[in-house]
Amino acid sequence: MADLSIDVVAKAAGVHRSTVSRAFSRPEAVKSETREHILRVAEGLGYTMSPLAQALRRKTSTFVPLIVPDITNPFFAELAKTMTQAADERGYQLLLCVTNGDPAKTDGYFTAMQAMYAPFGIVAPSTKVDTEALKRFDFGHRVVVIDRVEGDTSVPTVTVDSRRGIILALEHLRSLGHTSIGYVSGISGTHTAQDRMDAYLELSAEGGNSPVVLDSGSDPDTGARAAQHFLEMNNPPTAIIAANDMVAFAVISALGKSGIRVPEDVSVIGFDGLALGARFNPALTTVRQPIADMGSIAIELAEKQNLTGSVDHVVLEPELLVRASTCGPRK
Amino acid sequence: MADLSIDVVAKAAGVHRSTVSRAFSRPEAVKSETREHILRVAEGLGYTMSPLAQALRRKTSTFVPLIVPDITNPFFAELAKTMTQAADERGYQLLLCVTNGDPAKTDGYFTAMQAMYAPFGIVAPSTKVDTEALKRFDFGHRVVVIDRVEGDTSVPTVTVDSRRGIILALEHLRSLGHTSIGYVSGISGTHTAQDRMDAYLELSAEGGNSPVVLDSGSDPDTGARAAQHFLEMNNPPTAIIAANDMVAFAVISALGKSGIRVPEDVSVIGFDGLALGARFNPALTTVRQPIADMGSIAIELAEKQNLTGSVDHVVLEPELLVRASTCGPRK
DNA sequence: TCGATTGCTGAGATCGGTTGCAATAACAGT
DNA sequence: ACTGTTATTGCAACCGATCTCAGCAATCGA
Repeated sequence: MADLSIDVVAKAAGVHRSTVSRAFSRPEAVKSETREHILRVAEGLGYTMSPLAQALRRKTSTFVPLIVPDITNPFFAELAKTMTQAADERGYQLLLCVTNGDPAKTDGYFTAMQAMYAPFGIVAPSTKVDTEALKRFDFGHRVVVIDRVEGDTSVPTVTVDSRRGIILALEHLRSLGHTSIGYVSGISGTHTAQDRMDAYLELSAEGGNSPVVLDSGSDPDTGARAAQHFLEMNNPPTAIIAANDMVAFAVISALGKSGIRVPEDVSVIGFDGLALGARFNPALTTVRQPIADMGSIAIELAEKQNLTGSVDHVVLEPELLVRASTCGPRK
Repeated sequence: MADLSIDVVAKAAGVHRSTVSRAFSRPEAVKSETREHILRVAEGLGYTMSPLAQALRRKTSTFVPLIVPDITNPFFAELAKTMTQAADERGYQLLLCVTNGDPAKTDGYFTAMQAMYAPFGIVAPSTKVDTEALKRFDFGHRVVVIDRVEGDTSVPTVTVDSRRGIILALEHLRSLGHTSIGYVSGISGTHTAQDRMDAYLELSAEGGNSPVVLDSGSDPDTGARAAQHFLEMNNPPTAIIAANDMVAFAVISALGKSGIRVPEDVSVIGFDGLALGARFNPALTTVRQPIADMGSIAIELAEKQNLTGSVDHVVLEPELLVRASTCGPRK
């Protein structure tokens, strides 16, 4: 089991190491008998190539970093899960990098990944992406962002149509009979959050009911504050749209603490479509983002940019996922 | 910004590359003026050493794999989060490896990590650890397991005292006045799950009330089945202990679907202490595992084993976290 | 039959560092 | 001033692959 290098295999197979190398990485360049013999010998020895040495020499590796702010957030966790899959289907190995929102860490990961000869990376930010900062790094030119990027179309992105999602939520709620629909914002600073909020503001007004933003904070207490606000209103809305599932959870939890029941007393709809939502109490009605698709498309875009230099922007369609947290307003 | 190798820095500083190397990795071996000069030059150029090249030559790296079955499970996510932190405080870089419960993938990660010259690794399994399989790999000898390992004390472990946790839960519930306390198992096959269940069975009987295992499945539907079972009983328990928080969520959700309210109709207590529990509806009372401690201790044990060969087994104490999902039984 | 292709394989430099060993400089002690 | 240490630095081999360039044999056309 000890130190298996390419030379060992070469000796065992009676060929030169360059032939072994070719047998693995450029099979058509080796006579098939030779190749098969080498592969057999290698197999027998339990030999695998050193990704380190390969990366060093080739100046390119198969490590693909996925940079997320917080793996504890189920959205990013699901993204990570589906992307790992998508990545190794394409022969890459996903490296999960967690920044905790610290830009310094992000920079650190960038240089590290550069040093690891990662061919490209995926960034799923919690705040607006500073594309200028991105481009200070060579590596920043080989990145795709999961979210929109302000005023700069030179970096590939994949996003979900936020406006469409809000439309789905509003339509659902209205079809249930709601006319007074409140909103709780998610982490501000993100484009998606901003888009959702803007869409709500605009579409809500269009629909004839005046927008009620219960809270627009970005911290973990948003849900609690929104609930507080709700309780203090004379005429609280009969339904609430939460900018994302986690906020929806928090709102429902805080509301429940004060005896307000969902959906009996107020309907709540989330945005994300987390698997976790199915186990919530009540199971959360939500606008589902196609997280798996986002992941695989992000990788495709990255690959494509890397090969052809093309910079694409893909916008995906969300869909309504009706579970148990919404119903008609009480009379 | 282009190709910065050690030779570039050496030339710029007017020294040999070995001196530059030493200036970074063995500072005391270089005259301090020289070293400072080199460091200054390197800094100016924006140079960092290639971890790849270092690992290749040294035959040891700072990559530490954390192998988990499912990052979507908040327990593992929290573990990953705290461990990333703990790891880079000690100069390691945590590499998250997700197996989705596939043993083949686990094997794959092992050989990959071996090839990356990882000094050691951490395994947080969902099922029993096959130590024999572990030891087929060189790398398997440099691993610490977060969970107990059956009959084999040759691999370091860090665990939480399951029995103690169950005691805390039972005590809490009993002090609230409950005498009929049911149980819902988590993923079977894990030691922790088995331990918790055994502890429940034994201690429940000791306490005078007969054990009621609502479900002992291992799939995502455990919660629903448990709820079903609960509903069909003539004399359902007034409180339920769930083997872990996720199951508790599912049980409460399923119960809620049938109009059973927590804690008014039945108290539920979880096991894990996930941050997410605070946002559940109702906020989940639970037995908290010191996840952060588990993570940093795991790394310490790994380091220690690596240095001294010592194989330690650390057992941590859980603590009760009272939130809103438990109260006295209704009269 | 002979030079020109074509197909395979071997040599050896190289990727970016590390490290044992040799060489030189600096410093003590007498 | 001279020798014995000790502190620094340079040299060059090496880690495990890749890849360009040559060499050699087999094949092909005339």
